[in-house]
Amino acid sequence: MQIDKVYEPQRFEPHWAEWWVSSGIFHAEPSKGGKVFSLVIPPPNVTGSLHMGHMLEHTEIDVTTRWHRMRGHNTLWLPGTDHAGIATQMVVERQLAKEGLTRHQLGREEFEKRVWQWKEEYGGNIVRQMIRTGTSCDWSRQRFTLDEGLSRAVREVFVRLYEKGLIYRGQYMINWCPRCLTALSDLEVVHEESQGNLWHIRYPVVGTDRYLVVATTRPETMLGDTAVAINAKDERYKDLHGRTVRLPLMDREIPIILDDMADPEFGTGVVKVTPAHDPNDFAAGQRHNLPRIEVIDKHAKMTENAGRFAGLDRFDARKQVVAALDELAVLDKVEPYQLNAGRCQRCKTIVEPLVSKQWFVSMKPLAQPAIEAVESGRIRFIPENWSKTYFEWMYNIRDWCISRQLWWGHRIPAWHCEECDEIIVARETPERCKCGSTNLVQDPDVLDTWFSSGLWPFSTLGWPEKTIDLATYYPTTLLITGFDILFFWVARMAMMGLECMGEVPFSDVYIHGLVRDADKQKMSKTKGNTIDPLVVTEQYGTDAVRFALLRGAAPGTDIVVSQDRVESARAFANKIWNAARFIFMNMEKAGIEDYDPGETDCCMGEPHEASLAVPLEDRWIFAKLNRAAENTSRAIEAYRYHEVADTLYHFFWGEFCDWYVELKKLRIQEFPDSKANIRNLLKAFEISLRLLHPVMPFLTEELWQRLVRKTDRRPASIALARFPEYDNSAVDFPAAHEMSLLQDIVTAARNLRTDLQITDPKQVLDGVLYSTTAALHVARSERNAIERLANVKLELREEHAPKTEGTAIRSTPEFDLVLSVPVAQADAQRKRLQKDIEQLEKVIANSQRQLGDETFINKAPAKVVDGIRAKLVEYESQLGKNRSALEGLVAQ
RNA sequence: GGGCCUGUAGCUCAGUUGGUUAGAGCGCCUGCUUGACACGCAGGAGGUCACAGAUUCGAGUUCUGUCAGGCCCACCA
Repeated sequence: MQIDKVYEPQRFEPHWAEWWVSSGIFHAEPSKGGKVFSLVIPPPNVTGSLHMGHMLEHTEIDVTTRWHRMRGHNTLWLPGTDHAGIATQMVVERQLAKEGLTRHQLGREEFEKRVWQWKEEYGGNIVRQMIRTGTSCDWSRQRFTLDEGLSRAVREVFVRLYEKGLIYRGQYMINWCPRCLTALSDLEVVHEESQGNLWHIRYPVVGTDRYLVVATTRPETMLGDTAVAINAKDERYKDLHGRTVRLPLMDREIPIILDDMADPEFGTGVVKVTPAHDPNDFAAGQRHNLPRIEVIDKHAKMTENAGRFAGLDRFDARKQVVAALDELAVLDKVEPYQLNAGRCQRCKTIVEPLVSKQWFVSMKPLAQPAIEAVESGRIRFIPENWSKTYFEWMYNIRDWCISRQLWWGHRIPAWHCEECDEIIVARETPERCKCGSTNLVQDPDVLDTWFSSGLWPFSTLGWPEKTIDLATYYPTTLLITGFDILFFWVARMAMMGLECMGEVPFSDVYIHGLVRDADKQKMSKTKGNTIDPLVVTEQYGTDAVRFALLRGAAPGTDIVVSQDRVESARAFANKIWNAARFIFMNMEKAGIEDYDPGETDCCMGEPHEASLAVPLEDRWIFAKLNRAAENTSRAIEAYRYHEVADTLYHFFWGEFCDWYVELKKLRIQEFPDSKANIRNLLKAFEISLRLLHPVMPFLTEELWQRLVRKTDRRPASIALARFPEYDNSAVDFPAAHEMSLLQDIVTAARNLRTDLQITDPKQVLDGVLYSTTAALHVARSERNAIERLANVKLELREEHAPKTEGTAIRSTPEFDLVLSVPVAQADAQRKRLQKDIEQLEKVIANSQRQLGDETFINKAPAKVVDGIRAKLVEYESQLGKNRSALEGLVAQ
């Protein structure tokens, strides 16, 4: 049995990554029965490549999924990708542009072909990256939001909602991106503050010599004004009601209306009304039946209605309108103003509110059940406070504009009759209209990409067919995702799931944090501070990257990744690797080929049952394994991934390597022929590998495959082996106690050596251990181990240390350790004692103060009071010992 | 304008229901090429838990306020 001297994950990770897929070990089988754990991946965009956010998300999902699988649950992690409407269309358009082509030149059909081509060629990129990073998905069930089955689900939902009256079509004001040339939903508009102006313009009141001053941030829209509004309660303008104003530049007479939209407190209290270009004004226009004059078109250019400004870009028009107003001397004043412009999420172009005929989903009826699902706890957010954000959005929900003027996406299943204007919404292409005409044209628009994403948890499982998958794996158990798509995706899945399936799509929603760089900056391509997970994976290994991410992944906090964190995680992986090397080396020496776990592969209690015949370190490590298994499981269940990482790190490094392996070395020297000794070591290591597997899948698979004998009983992969479970019978308190005494004695001796400035670790010191407690028995039975670990030669005495005895003393409640040294290092020792004494005096004073407090004694639970009493006795005894030692030193 | 989160060691963060000398990783200091590992071993220094009050026998932990950051939502021209 040989393994490479250096931990080089690059040498084995790709192999296991491929094998995990080709062997099909992650394939879910509905007929397996038993407890189900199912989860759908938040489908990454096909255009995407894996970034740290994905890596974190996938790692958290993978840890949880592997853990469930190892516990024997019927486990499904369903993977797939999203067609990502605008994003993908943009990518392909850019590619076309390089060839000097536009999509319009190509035509719709050709263009769609090109996008599919692109998808076949490059769309698999992110999937390959996921496979390389070891995500344990069931790749046989991989889905794409635009594939046949999902498209059918989309049509089905659309038709059903339409028939229920929850989808409607109409002329409303929507967000329009003049670059993408499509409508956008409110969520796809991001608001950014920028510095602008507030222009005050005088509108002369017809038939008087007065004028009204309106304030606007967008003077170019005044060309489309069809009224000015004042508040009925505003005394200043009361008498003007019923009159009209003359619109400058356009020379149009428009009415003065009364409306609450005008706030007497704000500006001049007069608002210009442009029903065609502002959402507020649109509503006011409807209230007052005002005409809508469109002065800006879909390209954000001024229309013919803009008179002499026609053809200008909206921003040029703004400048020219202002100049013209200035010339007319109707510009009252200009003041700087902070404005909040909406921009297209994808291309950052300032969106233009336009009136347009679009398809909408009526959201209020869908929101209600989704609200109740969270209120009743059928859906649970972790961390919990995300439910507040969810509620806030749900309560104020507005209808969803779902039609997009794009070519890449789910074509809206509606056909327009060219003869009679009838609209036919149908699952399959209709042949003829009610009127008998066969002249039917399908609606050219496609659906918002999030429409199909909203169906993901059931569409991927075969809905609307009644499949076994659907029956088995819906509702899914858990969703792990980022807060940035809480509304886009999570909320809509909740609504669609409840509407179409009558049941929540998932019961737990774990919202992970944001990945940040070493300077706590959000990672973004534009900032150039991204760390490519594939690059660090190649450099340090997937396991190290996973571990580094998990260590910082406390719920509700952001996750910082940096080179040194990954390095530290790699050091841990390396530690495991080297422990394996030690173990393999000893197997070889003992002539043991491999490890045969025997009948049971998850038994933790066996070595303990053999009781005192079993070496202390074995009894202890199985007890510790037991505890680590318990803590790991509990942390995974609670999505406390940082605790998972921490538990494993401290168990394996601090307990397994630092103490267990060190003691085993001595034991092997002592009993070179004992195979039982090695077997316990192997057993403990094998269990540790299983414990580590969900977090560090590659490394553990590599070692486990080499270590564990291939038998009929043995699963093909460690991923299918049992996760170590907490075993009550393996709780070994005596072993834990004895071991901690051993550790205390060794540590005391090491501390003393440092105090005494014994720099040569090989120098053996003589010493005496005084104890009247269990420490003496441990020292007796484990004398060799203690002496070797601390490099001392001990005499054991069952008595308290005499006051006069030596100066190099370390005292604990259990024992006093005195080392004799040729040359006394009085200074260092004195400093140490003084520091200890100070510290003890402080805690003693504190304990005494508490115990002297009548109310404390009466009110605090007896357990706490007794605890402090007991501690006080210990402190005082230690203080006494330290003081006499210090006196001894001074006397010297 | 509304809502949410954060402030603990030089840095990045843990700290479950208030209870017994506040922890980790990285960095720093000292000493060690110890037959698994220098990606290592053994020791060590470093904190009035942002500030001010309140509740309590007892507060890093609960409440209020202040200050400082960050995020989300919103049609005030």
